[in-house]
Amino acid sequence: MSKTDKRDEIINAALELIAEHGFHGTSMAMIADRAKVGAGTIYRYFDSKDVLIIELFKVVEAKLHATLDVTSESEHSIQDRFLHLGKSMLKYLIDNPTHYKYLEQFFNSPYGVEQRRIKLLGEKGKENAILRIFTDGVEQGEMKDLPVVALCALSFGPIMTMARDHILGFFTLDDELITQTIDSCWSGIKK
Amino acid sequence: MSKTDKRDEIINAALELIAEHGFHGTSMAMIADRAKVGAGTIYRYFDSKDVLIIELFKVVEAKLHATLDVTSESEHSIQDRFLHLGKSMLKYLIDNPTHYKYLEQFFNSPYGVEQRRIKLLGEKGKENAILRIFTDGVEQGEMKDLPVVALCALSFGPIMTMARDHILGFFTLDDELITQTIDSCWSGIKK
DNA sequence: CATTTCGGAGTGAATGTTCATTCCGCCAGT
DNA sequence: ACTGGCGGAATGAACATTCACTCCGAAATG
Repeated sequence: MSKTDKRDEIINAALELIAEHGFHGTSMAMIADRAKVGAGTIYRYFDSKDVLIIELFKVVEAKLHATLDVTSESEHSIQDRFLHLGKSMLKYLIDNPTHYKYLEQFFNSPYGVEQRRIKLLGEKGKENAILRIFTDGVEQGEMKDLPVVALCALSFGPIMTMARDHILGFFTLDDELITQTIDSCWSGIKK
Repeated sequence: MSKTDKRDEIINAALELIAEHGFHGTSMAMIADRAKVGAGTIYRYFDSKDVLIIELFKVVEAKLHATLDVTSESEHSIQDRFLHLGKSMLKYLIDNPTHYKYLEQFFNSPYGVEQRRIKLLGEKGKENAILRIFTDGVEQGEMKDLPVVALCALSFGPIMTMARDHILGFFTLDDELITQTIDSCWSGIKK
């Protein structure tokens, strides 16, 4: 087993367990067991449980961003860009329930709130392609004239809730229902 | 201090602490301290931490239901009933941030998922005035023809997200923004 | 090529801390 | 003086983290 294999085993084990039992419901011993490594081994790769938790978020975020293809500005209408983003995000979440549940845990924790604040209020000079859709949408008068953060909340809120209820088995999100969901989100924010 | 006073102190202390630190981040000792009560005293009123957590949910739920006046069926249009419900719910949540945060914690926990399943799939013969708005809405052709559970997710999702972001200070939900939020929810589910 | 030395990855029992829960002595009200 | 509610030290379990050790492959030595 190569070095990265072991790290990956730990990451996957931690992701599954935290998705199921939450941060505090998951002990390092449980993670070590499922990853089939010694308890001490985890600390060769991650300085502490906190570091591991934040590292897991980065892994999930990277995978999500890699999957989301945010259609480039010039070629499509705001509406198309939004629908495309929403659908690919919702599909990703229901295809990766473990990741969805991890994100849910994370964003409702002190770690996550800080991350959200940074992401949303966009501290970095880094361009955020997702936020851009909303700023463009407002500028071009295609979306309601609300704070961008509010538009995010209004559109991602239902996406997250629908993903959750699908994962919990309250209903099944087939292709048609996915389309209807994202259309509904668009109706909620379009001018 | 009367008997119920002490119980109330414990409930309030637990609510505040759990809202801030989560279930597992809140120890019984912390609750006892904030309630200005001995650690053992909590166990005179609640058999265990689990029982306390569930009891807290019942308290919050009761207060929320008491505040929500679900306008009676015959006198108003579906749209009015929905707007009324949405606004009073959102107002309640931002007026009681502690309760909002508690509910968020609770619903994302194993306890809460079970509760939601029962509430949503309506096991009890008990009439659920909230669900009724949606079943009526679909029947009368005023809402999209989706599963009632999906309509709930689509409309409460953004309400919860908006409440959260307001409480986190990402923006301020004034009366106008509240109205716009609920209007937006309605646009998302109306036919 | 054979043998020894070395270093770092991996381990899991040991450690010290924190937690939920218990239990016993105290005291206020009768 | 009796009693039931109360406080908080005591208890044992569970936890995150550490550390002395093993193991193995590779480099150094002959």
